[in-house]
Amino acid sequence: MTNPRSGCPINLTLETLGDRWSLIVIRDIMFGNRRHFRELLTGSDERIASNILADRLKRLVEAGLLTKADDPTHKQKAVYSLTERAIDLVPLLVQMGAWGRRHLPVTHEMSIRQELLEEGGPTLWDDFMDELRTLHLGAPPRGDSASVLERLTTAYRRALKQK
Amino acid sequence: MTNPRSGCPINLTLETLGDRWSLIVIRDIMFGNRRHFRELLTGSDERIASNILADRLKRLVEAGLLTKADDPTHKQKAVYSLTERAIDLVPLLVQMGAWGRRHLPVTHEMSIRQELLEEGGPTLWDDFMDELRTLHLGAPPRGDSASVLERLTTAYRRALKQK
DNA sequence: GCAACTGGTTGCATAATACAACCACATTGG
DNA sequence: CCAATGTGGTTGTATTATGCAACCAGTTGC
Repeated sequence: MTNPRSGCPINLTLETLGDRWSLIVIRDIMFGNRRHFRELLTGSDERIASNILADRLKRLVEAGLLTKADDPTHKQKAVYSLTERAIDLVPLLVQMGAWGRRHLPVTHEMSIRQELLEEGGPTLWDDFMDELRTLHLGAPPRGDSASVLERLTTAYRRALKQK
Repeated sequence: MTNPRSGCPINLTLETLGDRWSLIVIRDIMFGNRRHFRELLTGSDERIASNILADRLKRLVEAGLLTKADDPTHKQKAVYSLTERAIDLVPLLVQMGAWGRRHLPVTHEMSIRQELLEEGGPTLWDDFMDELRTLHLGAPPRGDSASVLERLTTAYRRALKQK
């Protein structure tokens, strides 16, 4: 953002993340733990195009929301990680999901994780954020009882099977 | 949204509001109490183009976020009002502003209202939402001590003068 | 009668997005 | 060694969205 339209917090957030794909990419890295290009390209229902994905990853790295690193297991593989700035989007993403669940035609299986996050409230969000810090920033694990991400993923997979 | 890309709550919210202008329009109606086309066109720093504004107003009405009504004082005037669905965006907008304030180069005078909303917490948001309901939906006033919108506006004007 | 105000529309240029095909290099299995 | 598959993308083209400036017809106040 070289020339922001204004210094309003809402506007600046919109200029950074206000498009149809950026938050989808972050959602998939955050909740799906997809760390590679191909996983992000083929993993989700929304079917992002490869050039758009490449562009968004580049922009998000430039905006300080992601970092890109080499994967030691494969010379061509790149690993994308969330930064603290992106982890700090958790409450915003939860609110987005909550509003969507209240007002838009969501499907059950895509809402189950959202439902759990809403029920858990800010305490659970904080646990989740801490977990993301160990997963993406290499922070020391806080030795929590059960992984939030695992709980979300298990519930999601169960809902998928029921379908 | 005739063909949603997926039934994910976050995605559906993004398909509804994920562009650079929709939430700016809602922000101005909500926090600036701008109810007419011209007020929305010329009132804010971001300088929206008239065709974009017209298009967004139309879409937001279609999406059930705004209603359009005739203004009795002027045959050509249209009054735009928030629906319950839009009022329900308050927590999301607060989170957006909070994130922007933490991570982006916001200006003081455009952050002051955001700051007050963050300090006030969910209790204040609820008061504000109730106030919006009386203002936009004609709900009976809840007889609150001081209008939240007034408090926000006063603080904003004071910050503007100091500049 | 006329200037200012009302909510827009129109035309054109540029930018973003979508879709499909393609690519060079790396790794794996036989 | 070789072929199949996996890797992160790029390229080309078509469509759609956005941005900008000019314009417009009806309404109101004086």
